[in-house]
Amino acid sequence: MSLENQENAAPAAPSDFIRDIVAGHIAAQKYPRIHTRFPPEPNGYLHIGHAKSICLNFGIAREFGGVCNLRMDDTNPTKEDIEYVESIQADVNWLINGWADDKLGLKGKGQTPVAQTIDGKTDFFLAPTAGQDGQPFYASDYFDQIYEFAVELIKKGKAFVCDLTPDHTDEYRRLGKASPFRDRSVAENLDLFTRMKNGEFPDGVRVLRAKIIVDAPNIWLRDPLIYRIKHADHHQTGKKWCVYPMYDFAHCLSDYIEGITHSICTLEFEVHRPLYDWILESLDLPRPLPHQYEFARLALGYTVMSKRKLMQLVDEKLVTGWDDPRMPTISGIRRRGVTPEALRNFAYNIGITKYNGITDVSVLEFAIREDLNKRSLRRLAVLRPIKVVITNFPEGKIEELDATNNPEDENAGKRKVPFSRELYIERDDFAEVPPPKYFRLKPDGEVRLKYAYIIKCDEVVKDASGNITELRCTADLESKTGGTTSARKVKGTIHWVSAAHALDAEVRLYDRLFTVAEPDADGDFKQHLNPHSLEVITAKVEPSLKDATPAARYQFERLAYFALDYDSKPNQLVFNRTITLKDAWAKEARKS
RNA sequence: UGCCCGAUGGUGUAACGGUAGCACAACAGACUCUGAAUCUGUUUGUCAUGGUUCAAAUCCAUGUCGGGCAACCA
Repeated sequence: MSLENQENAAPAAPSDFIRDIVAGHIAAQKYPRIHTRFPPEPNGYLHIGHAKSICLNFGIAREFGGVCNLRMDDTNPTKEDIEYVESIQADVNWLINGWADDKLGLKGKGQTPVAQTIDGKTDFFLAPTAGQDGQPFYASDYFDQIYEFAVELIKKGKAFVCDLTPDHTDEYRRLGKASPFRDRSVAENLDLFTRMKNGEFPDGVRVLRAKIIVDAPNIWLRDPLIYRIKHADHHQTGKKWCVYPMYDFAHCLSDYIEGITHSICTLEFEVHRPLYDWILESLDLPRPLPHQYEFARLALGYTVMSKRKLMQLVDEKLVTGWDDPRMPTISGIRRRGVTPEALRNFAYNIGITKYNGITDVSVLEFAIREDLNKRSLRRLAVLRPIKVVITNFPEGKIEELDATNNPEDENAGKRKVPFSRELYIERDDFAEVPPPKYFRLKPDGEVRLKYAYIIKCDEVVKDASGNITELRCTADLESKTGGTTSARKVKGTIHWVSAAHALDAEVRLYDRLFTVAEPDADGDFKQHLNPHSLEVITAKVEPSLKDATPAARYQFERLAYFALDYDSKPNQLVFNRTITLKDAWAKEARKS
């Protein structure tokens, strides 16, 4: 490959408004190191929208010589679970492996923030360590420090314990009225907050609130809640706490503790940014403060993205689980057979903006096909078989024909495919009454059997009810690759398998989960579920597929891309259809 | 309703006061032992109205439309 070609082949470095900001900070040497983070709440499985965020945060770390921490944002024990923690780790690792895994910031086993004094101020810091036993960061690792920061805020007269009921709190905030408890003394606040921590009060009777501006135009500045009482076991900290910090309080401080420079989140947090800044600024912290930047979350056509809705699909058994190949979850997409490279290319292609649009699924599908076309091993498989007998081919004779594994990759080599007198071809590849421009097999018509002979259909055999049971054909025995008539032009080439040699395989044909582009546009997304989103069939596949591996990707020629499912067993193959090949004929056929 | 944010072909994005470009999709054709891939070509766009300027997608004003927030969720 020439140098010029290499340059052309190298994908342009992504550019967007956030990377522009980071690049500006690099140029100005604002930070010694760029540090981002990916902070999911472990209350569900990661989906393709998270993939966009992962690619952004790790991509920035990658492009600017930084680090990206994986952090569980686990401040609400009643909604979170260890199952989600584990799936999140697996999904992130899968997506960044070989690409940005060396940028993944983890913490050493059992590590907690280090208390230090800088300029006479107490400070907490936890640096990432790239170690073998590295594990994710957890906001819950900082509960002690976050509690200390809350006490500090009280001492500064910037937070107070409020006894208003939830309803009254809402009402006062809506009206911009000060809580009657707003002017409690520091001593009383300290005492009450300590007793909250000690579990002296039941859930909901008191909260800690930041004292900011009771009638600020931005609701999030109207003395927002920063701590609530929850007598709940936490998946990481167990029974240690009965007060938990709210997102706004925990998040900015977690960012600070980890030395995050760029805290990137989605648009709905834009109005929280003044609070993010207020908390950090109010604490008089000695190190540089992180800053929050927001971008538009991903919306994709023909699917739903909210964790609530995805959980509904799982809970109501509308899909088989979080990793059902029809789900837009990372685990579902992975199980379907999509590679991390394809997902990353997709994320790159859609860009980063503040505009809330709906990305067409065709953009995802293109990324998947582009990737699979380059890497997949070609195989012959017949999904809906119809028997073909080559009447001039000797009974019992078996020929081993050469077949190309991947025309896009010479190194993939060749394999042998057995050919014999009785074959299966695709039912769709024969038409007794062919539509216009049909150039597959038809009565008295010729077609090329891929890698084998040109055959002609002489006779259509039917059963009593008129169903076609068999096609009797003759082959041009000189037309095989290398043969004297091999160069003969026949318009159609079709795939086939030898009946005696073919293996049965379960094939799961997946289609989009919803029938409309915007399933949740009218409120009831479930009424738009696609009843044909999964069809399970038994296909006839070429014998070499008995050695199929989960890591490989296959293209069943002229049909679609497939990947081995984890339900597959040595003598019981199960393939998932990742995505069909583009089908220009389907379009043509629709016209007439 | 209040506050915040946004608006460029069908869709997603670029252009950072100076030729509106890219990708997907669509359409037409070439090639083809995959109706795939590849290649060639085509169609379609700056929300509106004013203003600033030699020059506006870009700056300003107003309006319109869309999204978000107003949880003891994140």
